[in-house]
Amino acid sequence: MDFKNKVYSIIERVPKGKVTTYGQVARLAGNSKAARAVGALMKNNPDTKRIPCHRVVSSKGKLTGFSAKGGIEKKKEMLLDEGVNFVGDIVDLSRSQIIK
DNA sequence: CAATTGACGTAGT
DNA sequence: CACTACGCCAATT
Repeated sequence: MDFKNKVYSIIERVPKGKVTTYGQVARLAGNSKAARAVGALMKNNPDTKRIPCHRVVSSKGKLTGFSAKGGIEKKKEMLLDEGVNFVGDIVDLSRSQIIK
């Protein structure tokens, strides 16, 4: 299984109302230092319908990237709509992150 | 094929 | 808390 496929598989499993971090995904995929690559993979996102890339945030809970229309703003809206707990523009990881 | 770029993370100042 | 410096990986040029 390629690294990228692992990453996609992991993100597919992220439940609604919960989020994960690039670093966490990288770690689960096998490379704890590939957080940056995870972001690159999101940009390549082969299937936005299947892969909820908006549920992936930085280790601090900060929303970064998101090339789709609306950018960060839109991403935040979507997460709020799913029930993710926010603190300003930052996600409250202690409550919404899958792996605590 | 080498160099650049960037949706990252950690540690130090 | 902000800013910098370094390391890492994959995609793009």
